[in-house]
Amino acid sequence: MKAAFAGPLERVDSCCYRIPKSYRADMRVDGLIFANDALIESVKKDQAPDQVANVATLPGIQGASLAMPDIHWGYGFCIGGVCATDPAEGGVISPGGVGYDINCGVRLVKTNLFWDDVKHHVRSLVKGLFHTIPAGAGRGGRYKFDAVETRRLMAQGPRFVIDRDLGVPRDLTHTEADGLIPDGDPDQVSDHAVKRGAEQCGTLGSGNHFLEVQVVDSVFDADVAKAFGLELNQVCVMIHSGSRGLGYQVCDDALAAFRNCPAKYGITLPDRQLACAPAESPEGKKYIAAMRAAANYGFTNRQLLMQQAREVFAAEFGRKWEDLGMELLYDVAHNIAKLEEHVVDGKRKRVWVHRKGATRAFPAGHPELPDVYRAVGQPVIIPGDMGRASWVLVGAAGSMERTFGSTCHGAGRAMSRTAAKLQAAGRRIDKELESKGVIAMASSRMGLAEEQPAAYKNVDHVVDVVHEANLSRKVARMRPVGVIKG
DNA sequence: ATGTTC
Repeated sequence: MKAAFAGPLERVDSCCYRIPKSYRADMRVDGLIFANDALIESVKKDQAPDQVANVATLPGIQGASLAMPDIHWGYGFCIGGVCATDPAEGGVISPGGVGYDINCGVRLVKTNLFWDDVKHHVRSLVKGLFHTIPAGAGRGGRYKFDAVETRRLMAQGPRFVIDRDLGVPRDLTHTEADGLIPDGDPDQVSDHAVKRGAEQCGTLGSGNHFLEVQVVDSVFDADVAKAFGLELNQVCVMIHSGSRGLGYQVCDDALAAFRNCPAKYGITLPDRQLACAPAESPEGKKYIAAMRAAANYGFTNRQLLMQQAREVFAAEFGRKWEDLGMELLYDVAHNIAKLEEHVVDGKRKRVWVHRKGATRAFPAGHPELPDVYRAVGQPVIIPGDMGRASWVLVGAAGSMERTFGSTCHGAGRAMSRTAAKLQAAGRRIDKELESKGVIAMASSRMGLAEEQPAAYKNVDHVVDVVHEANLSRKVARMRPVGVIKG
């Protein structure tokens, strides 16, 4: 067990705590952790708050070093962290602030089916999904691309596969950034990374990645739910995956390339894992170009996962996926750094917003939102755990005022993987889930143990905080009925 | 998260 946080946590309001910059001489800004009085107790138990303070020392950081209520310890930066840096003030870019899984994210696919239509098909659907969609570490899939095609895929994003009839053009407008982060450069991605990615597009991966069949079990905002096309008892498919070995390798390559940057650019770091370079330095620019290309691979991976799920549903119900209403609600990235315009201390600035386990949550009216959602706000997709719930929220105005347009990304771990495995010894997690009405298939028993519901905080409590803080508002709660995992 | 310690 890691040591508990020993520094000050001042209560700002009912859903926010502050680590004042006076805590340490090297902090340039405050740390702010969004949590209520109950959640902050679990937050204090590990060193994630120390990581929030560490991030507050980075050159060019703006506003505050931020953390969402699903905060937990990660590589250098905590997971659930948000940090914005101004390149005009020597602001840095840091691979640890994005995460190893570049453009890990989640998409929600709607259907026109209801629970009564699906309840006798769940076991068959889960089997079909499990045998169609490759899952597990290192697994390749049915879509194989050579190096040239993989680089083209990174330059074009999901459009590359949609042009090959693996989806439809309207999938793009329902993906963050229209499924294409501009100015990605596949030539900045190493041959090694490309090779790892060439066979893995359209595969789920392992760890917390999943594909779930879910049912809308509560609607909290009827108007927004209607605008999103969601209603009570409707069946949806949620997909959580990232950029697989390709993104991992891009991160690893960048960490190696950044090793001497702190000395070269005169940056003092409290933790070597915060390796970073000025965003406008040659090293910074190279990572940004490669990270953007890897992000486009991540969107494409989820596009191919969705397409396979559409095929499985079509086969199960003997109807085309279009006739089953399998439309994409939205796809969001929760591990990424993006250049965005924000108002800081009354001044409009272009800043590098690092979201590591945090979701963009732009409110109604934001110019970057697609036409379909500009009047209502961005759909925010929040995966929970495989036994309890996941959520659809909508971006709210408070995010622009307090968190650089960001909200939480999930439930957040409450138990280490090791602790979860110990807890699961002698138990059958799949049987326990089945007794609660969830059919789960996983390629690894151990994986299922590490991901058991009790390993996570209750996502409802996390969502309560971001709702109350007005970072994003509750729209609908989904309960899982079928799960496939790596 | 990850060819889960190239």
